[in-house]
Amino acid sequence: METLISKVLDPVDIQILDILQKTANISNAELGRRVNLSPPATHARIKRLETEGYINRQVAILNQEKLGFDLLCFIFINTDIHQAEQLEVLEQNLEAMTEVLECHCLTGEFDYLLKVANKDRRELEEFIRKLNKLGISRIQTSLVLREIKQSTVLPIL
Amino acid sequence: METLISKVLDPVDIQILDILQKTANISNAELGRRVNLSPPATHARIKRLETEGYINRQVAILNQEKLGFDLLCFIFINTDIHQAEQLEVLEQNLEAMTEVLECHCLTGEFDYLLKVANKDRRELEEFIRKLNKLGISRIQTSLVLREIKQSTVLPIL
DNA sequence: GCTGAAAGTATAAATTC
DNA sequence: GAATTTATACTTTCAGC
Repeated sequence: METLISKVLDPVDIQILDILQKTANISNAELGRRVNLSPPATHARIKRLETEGYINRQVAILNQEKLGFDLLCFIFINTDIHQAEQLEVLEQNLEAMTEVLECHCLTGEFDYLLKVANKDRRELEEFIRKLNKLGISRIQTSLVLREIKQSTVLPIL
Repeated sequence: METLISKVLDPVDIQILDILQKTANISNAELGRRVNLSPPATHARIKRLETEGYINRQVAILNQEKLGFDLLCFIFINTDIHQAEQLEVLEQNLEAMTEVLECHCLTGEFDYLLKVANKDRRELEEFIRKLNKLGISRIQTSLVLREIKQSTVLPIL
């Protein structure tokens, strides 16, 4: 069974996407060499992949530890809000909090899962206090003891 | 109270890191303009930030949806392994699985939290079957219904 | 850290396959 | 229709200051 991808992306596109999602700071010439294409052809493909929305953005991944974010945690929350508009507000508030790296709406016991970065216990406490003002009925916090894997690489190959 | 960061990174460094963690595909010249520095000075700072390990890497963030990864989920697992060496093997296996985007060792009810990307129900089932062969005593899966926020930006400002 | 020049890249246009 | 080569503008990067 073939997926939708193959209808619009050929193997070279996939190769380019895979190289870029692992290291984006690579020259066109080098990328072209790896996929056996001239620099202009490579460049045109990247542009196409960008405009067609396959590449969202390019970012630098910073070193959490060196920047003092010792307290990564996952926070599971339930809300007692049921009105759609108020839920919208809650979600906008969660999104706007810079400590919140990720927020997912989940199936299962909890409504939302947050991934939160804080520098120390004091900051985390302050963050949870802010959370409690947003209409949260239940919070459960799990600290990250150790990172085993942290990646943004999708298995497209 | 001041953190350790300010002893080695000045405000311009922080500014550069913050711009790059939001958009890495920006020219030196443009970056220099934004932080009021000449291109060579900007470049030298980036190189320093890289060699000193503040910048881990630069990556392209791909569009999960467009690439067919409809089934993002969080999987909570417990293991019945207690020997250090065998745990090491388990962790190496988890890390090696390309569907596993993240793996964290956690406090609380579960030992590990996995963030997993799959294309469909069939792939997910296969993944869970693979997991079960690694010495897992308990698995709980939560599907992501909706992404409210997905970011790699640390609140360094 | 700045300025200015040399080397290296990205990108557009013209050409070929 | 897509890739290559050629040509140009732009950026990075190395001196000297």
